[in-house]
Amino acid sequence: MTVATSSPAERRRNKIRARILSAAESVFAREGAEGLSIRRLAENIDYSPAAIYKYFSSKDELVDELKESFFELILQNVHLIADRSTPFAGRARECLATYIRVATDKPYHYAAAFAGESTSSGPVDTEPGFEVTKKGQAFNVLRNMIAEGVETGAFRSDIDPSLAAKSVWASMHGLVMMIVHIPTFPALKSGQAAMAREEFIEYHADQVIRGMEVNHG
Amino acid sequence: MTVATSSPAERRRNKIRARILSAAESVFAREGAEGLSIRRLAENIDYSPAAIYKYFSSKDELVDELKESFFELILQNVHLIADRSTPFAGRARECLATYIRVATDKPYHYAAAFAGESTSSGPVDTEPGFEVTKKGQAFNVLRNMIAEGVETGAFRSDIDPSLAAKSVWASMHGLVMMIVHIPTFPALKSGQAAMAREEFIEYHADQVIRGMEVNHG
DNA sequence: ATTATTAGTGAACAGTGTTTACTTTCTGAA
DNA sequence: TTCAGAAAGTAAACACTGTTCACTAATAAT
Repeated sequence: MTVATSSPAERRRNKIRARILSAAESVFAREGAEGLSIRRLAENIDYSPAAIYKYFSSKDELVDELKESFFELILQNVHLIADRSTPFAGRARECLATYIRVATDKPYHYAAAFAGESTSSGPVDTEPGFEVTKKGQAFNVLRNMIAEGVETGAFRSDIDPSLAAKSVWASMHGLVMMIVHIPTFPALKSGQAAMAREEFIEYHADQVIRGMEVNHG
Repeated sequence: MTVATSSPAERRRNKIRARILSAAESVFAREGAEGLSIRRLAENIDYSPAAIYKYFSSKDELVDELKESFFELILQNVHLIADRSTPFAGRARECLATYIRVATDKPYHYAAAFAGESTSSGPVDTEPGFEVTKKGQAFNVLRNMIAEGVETGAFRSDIDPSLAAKSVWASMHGLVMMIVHIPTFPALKSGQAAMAREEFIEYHADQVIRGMEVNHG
């Protein structure tokens, strides 16, 4: 095969495709999937609505690309923390907190990345595609980190990393969704405690990790 | 004021209103908010689409009622467990597990109950409406239970119930959303462990509670 | 019995994603 | 360079959506 298949036509095509995605990205970040209409998008890039269908077979497919590249952003950020050779305690917590921070930074992206799962192609369970998914990779980072914690004796020895990773992931996912859906979340009325978001993210990550730590009372 | 204001006309009106809600409920439970169209609904109950607007000012308002009465169902079930005078350990876990079980029983309801929050009336933060909300009441049950745990010495004494309740709620919310969005959730490919949903719910609730327990090593 | 209120409707408005038939533009080979 | 064929781009329509408006029919109140 040829080294780099890129005819001038093909490059121009990719450029326009990228321009569509870029325009879609900025609208989607601000207003989500419902605010992003094909007609509005077409107007933004000075094309007819039908033209977009020469580059994307459906709106869903277009949005899917936005979601995937967003989860790559999460993955990159988490990787940055996970790979750093710093003390395990603290690193683990920062890893979880980073996931939440980056995720809540683009609420619509994160919510959409999970919302369209059940109907569209499900990258879960035994389907072989999962580990290739950015989401799947992020999960693996988490599982490996927990495994490290068990091996080094920071976490209880009876913990199954694959199982615990799912539980921890769910807990992280929960806080993200709370913040996404209820923008003022950490500050519920409930009595005295109204904590800043940043602080609360750390608090939550801490509590989740404590659930795995060995009892050193 | 009169004791019970119910003219025959008014009763007939409420009956039709209930019939609309009932028809909406069954469609919504199966297909969610997007599957529930005013036209379809109108056809189901043999009215014109416009007629529905004599009973509900918008589709959102109609769906809001479905969501609220659903969260009342959750609240009732959780109350049933929380009030029972059984040993605290176990009761706390069952309380969390029940929330997840009932919530995942009607995935569309639960997801919608949180999805529409940011734009519509926000029952959060210092807004005084929150504690009247079913959601707010459910939160209070959780907070009180944690407070009980701290008082009885089951949980660490440095735990602020209001704060911890938010963290725990987020963790519960997370697993529900995971199951809702990824129907096969607990069983990801990831190595050996593929646990049944029921088992995993208990496992998760357990891990979350462990994060609050006092170290008795 | 007459008036006023409410229940109910058909048709339209302004949107949406998508498809189809059509024209224009560009590319690759004779 | 010419010419067939593919690709890019479009206007118009289809089948939906939630919602509103002017209107009629039925009911309740005076």
